[in-house]
Amino acid sequence: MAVTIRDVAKRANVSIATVSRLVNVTGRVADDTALRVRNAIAELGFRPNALGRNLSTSRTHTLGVLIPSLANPVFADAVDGITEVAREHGYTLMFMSTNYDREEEEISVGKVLDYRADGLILTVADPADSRALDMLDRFDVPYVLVYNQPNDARRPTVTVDNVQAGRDVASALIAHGPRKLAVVSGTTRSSDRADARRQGFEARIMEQGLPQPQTVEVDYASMDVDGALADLFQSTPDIPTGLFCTNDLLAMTVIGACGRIGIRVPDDVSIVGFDGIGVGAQLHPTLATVVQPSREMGRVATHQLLAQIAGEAAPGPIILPHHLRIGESAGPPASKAPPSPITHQHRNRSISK
Amino acid sequence: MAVTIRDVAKRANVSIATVSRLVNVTGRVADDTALRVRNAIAELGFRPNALGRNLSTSRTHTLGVLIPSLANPVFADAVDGITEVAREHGYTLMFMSTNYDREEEEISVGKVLDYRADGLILTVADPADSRALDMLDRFDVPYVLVYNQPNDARRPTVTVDNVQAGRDVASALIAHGPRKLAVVSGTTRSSDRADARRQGFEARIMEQGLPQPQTVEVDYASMDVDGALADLFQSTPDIPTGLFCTNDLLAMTVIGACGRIGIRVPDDVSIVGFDGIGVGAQLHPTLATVVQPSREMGRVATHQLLAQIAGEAAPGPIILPHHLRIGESAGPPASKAPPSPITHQHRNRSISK
DNA sequence: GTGAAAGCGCTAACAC
DNA sequence: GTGTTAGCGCTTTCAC
Repeated sequence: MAVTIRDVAKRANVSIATVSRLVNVTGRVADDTALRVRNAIAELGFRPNALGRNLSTSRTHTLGVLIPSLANPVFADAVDGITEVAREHGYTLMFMSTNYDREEEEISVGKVLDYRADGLILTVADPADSRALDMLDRFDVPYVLVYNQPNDARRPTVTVDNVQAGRDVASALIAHGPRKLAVVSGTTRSSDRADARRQGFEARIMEQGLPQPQTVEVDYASMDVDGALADLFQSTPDIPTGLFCTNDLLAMTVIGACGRIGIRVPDDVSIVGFDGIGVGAQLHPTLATVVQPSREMGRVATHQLLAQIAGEAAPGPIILPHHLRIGESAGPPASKAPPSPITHQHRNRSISK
Repeated sequence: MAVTIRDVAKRANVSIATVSRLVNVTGRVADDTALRVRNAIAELGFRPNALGRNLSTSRTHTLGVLIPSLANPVFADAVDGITEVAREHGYTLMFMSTNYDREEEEISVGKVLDYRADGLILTVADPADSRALDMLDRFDVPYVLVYNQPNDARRPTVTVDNVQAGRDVASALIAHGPRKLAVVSGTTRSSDRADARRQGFEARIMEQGLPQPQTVEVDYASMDVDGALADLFQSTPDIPTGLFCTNDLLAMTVIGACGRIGIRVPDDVSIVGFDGIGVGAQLHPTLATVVQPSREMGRVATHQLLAQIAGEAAPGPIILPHHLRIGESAGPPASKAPPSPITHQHRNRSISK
């Protein structure tokens, strides 16, 4: 057995209460006593058992983190931000990923409940219809959503304005020339934000009097885009000249697939992604995209979660600014495009209930 | 307060022992009793408190994961593999990253000890001199190293043959023409494997009677390569024509920096990286690299750790096969290069003590 | 089959 | 300042 507080107490000739007080700085201890206890701790190599403490205090100083997949750097970046803030505050992370599987969401949230994490930062497939979120509400566990599209003003959600960002993409694509647009989206079922982006994109296009863009869905988990591209470039009478892919990973895969079937980017088709993952800027052609402040989203979400744990009321959605990063995949700007609205930054607009 | 086993017992008119037996299938319970208990559980929404159970059994079904950074996809991929296997076996993950800081290694291992994780999968700066590893040994916590260079045959380590891989890179570079070679390495202090790769690389070069390559070190955490490149391309009389970067992220950064200072890749200099991160193949020029089976390494490490936890003896190093992936950044093959030793695969060679 | 009771390692009143 | 003691929620003998 490992060394316990009892062993330390015995060795220092004090009660376990005194040891506890010293370790947790939760009461005064005479200097000479403190010295004896410290020595005992050092000699025995005592490390307080967090299980005992957690059980006793019903606080674990553990935050759950539940994301779809680490394979997408956008989530890895957010987790990096979460890790940073959690560490600063002495919190530990319980990490889980769903691989875009809704059942896994429930299972993982179950674990968060069982292990009594103090709170959870998560991205779900669809917050409007999520048993995982229902569980959290029912068991009254604090949580903060990240990336998800806010559907309920009372739900703490750190994200960007996906609808507006979708509009921005449409504007940019149109400014670059293409008029026949299409969307390659993640399955609506597994990504509410993909859907919001698409909606904004479509709305802007309709406003411009252009025909409604065709949409094809791709499963994020498998990233099987070949069928989707076939639909777009073969069976359609109007072959699209501009493509909005609802995330960068998808855009990269699409660009690769286009290359294989002889469609040139951006000569034959302009492509814009979403997320702003770091490597996008190093691709060829460089990837045009909407940059989300992922690391910062992770940080803000963590701060917000800690505030809730500390007793503050849950805020509504917190919308962080996004911006367009125009890369070569969007093609050259059309001649009569306006001078330079190419980089477009939104103000930090925080919507509270 | 949450629902406890006591509440369930009361409601079902049984003792808490019976509830425990039913929940854990650890003893027989009469059918009708079982029914009553099950109903009580459902009605109350009871979820067994893992803290209580863990304290009582001194098993947490939690594995620690400690890596340098999630910003490098090579680690994210490994974590994905770990997550997969951990989930299959009902284990939970405690995630930590060090950002290449050795002090963080100790702090994180301390947390692993405090929380009584059943074991730990980790990558350290240098296993030959690691207080983090010492702590694990002293407290007798099972662990498996990943990516690290085995320095002690008794240490469970899942990795590739970094030295041989370094040799392979040298051979490939030479076959592609360059004769003036150099290494851009992570700081030896923060990456033992970078050092092993460099050693293999140098050894091969010396064998060929070529001059010893110059080596410049770059801090992985900051990735500040500009100074390193200046050293290489300005102050040297012999400007290198072939560069081995000890990881892909570094190689990508170097390629970017080369572009900015007017050095063309691969026309002026051939570049080979290490890791085989997925995006490498989509860069321009595509990145030549040594592919490590990261996901699989994560999986194997987890299986190995679980075996240790189950009581099996710790194995020695487990070496997984790597292979070269020649990309455009290595330049066109020299005319008199041998026909096709371009892809080079090693057999799975497991070294046991 | 089932229950009573003794822990697991710790914290937090409460007394002195 | 320090010690005693009653839990925190669970598992696990040991009787019956």
